[in-house]
Amino acid sequence: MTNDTMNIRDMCAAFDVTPRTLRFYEAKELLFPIRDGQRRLFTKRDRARLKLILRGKRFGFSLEEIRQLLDLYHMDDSQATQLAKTYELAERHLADMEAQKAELEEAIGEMKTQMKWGAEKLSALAKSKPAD
Amino acid sequence: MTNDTMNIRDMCAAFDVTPRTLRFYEAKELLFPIRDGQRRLFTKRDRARLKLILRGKRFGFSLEEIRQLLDLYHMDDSQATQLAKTYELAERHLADMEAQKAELEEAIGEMKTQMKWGAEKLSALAKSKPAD
DNA sequence: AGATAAATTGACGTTAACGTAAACGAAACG
DNA sequence: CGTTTCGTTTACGTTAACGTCAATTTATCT
Repeated sequence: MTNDTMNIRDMCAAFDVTPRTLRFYEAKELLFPIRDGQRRLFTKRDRARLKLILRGKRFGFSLEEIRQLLDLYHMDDSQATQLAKTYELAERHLADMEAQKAELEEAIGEMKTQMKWGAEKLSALAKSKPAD
Repeated sequence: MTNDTMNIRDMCAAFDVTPRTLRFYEAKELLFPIRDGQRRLFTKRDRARLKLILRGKRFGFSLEEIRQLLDLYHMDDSQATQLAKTYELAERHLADMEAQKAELEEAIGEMKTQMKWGAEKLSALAKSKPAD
């Protein structure tokens, strides 16, 4: 149980990414797999981080933004000043996400309106032209 | 009133984009400004489309995806088959956006939890180390 | 008319986030 | 022991979405 690490292939399968992606994230200091000789071993921590990375990407954050945000989820006993900076960053991202949510709700509403209109148009066409 | 078009500079100011961006969108067939000689004149339709383009971008859709979606907002009396295809596309995007919203809500929740934890950590540090 | 400003058309440059291919080492397999 | 099979490193290629710059054309001002 103290040894639950995964090799690169299992990681790829578990998260549906390529080896290249994992190595790239390591190079960018988003992941920190340990080494067995030359091979990478991904820890539980890496898996938690990768999950957050992929989520961040879906929300349109850049890897660099994500890298900084990850600190919030892995804050240890670092300096208070560093902690405070990370906290501020998180506040901005939270505001960002809530704004995104509001706009998303508006867009969903508009999309539904349009689709309703489209559906009516379709049924009208179906009546006037029963056979294509 | 029948002549409410904007030149490129006013468009840029109104939507906070560069001229290059507008020309690029025209090249990609996302916008269709009319011409006064060689100059572009953006119509009300272009403005409506640009608004949707920029919104789509904020949600992480590619320009190509957006181009197809724009048809939904400008459906005229095209063929039923084309209309139906566009409608299906819209359905997928709507599902996409609603999934995005759900995940966003989850992320916001987690972020808030983390920030609460961070805030406590910060106040603890403030007490134990009043002066830096 | 000459100068200045604004817009246009190429054409090449740039950044992020990987993809892809070559060359090599180690490990497992028959 | 030879050979597939993974994994690694190094390095160049790629795509989207523009940025930037040069050369021109067109419009405006004096």
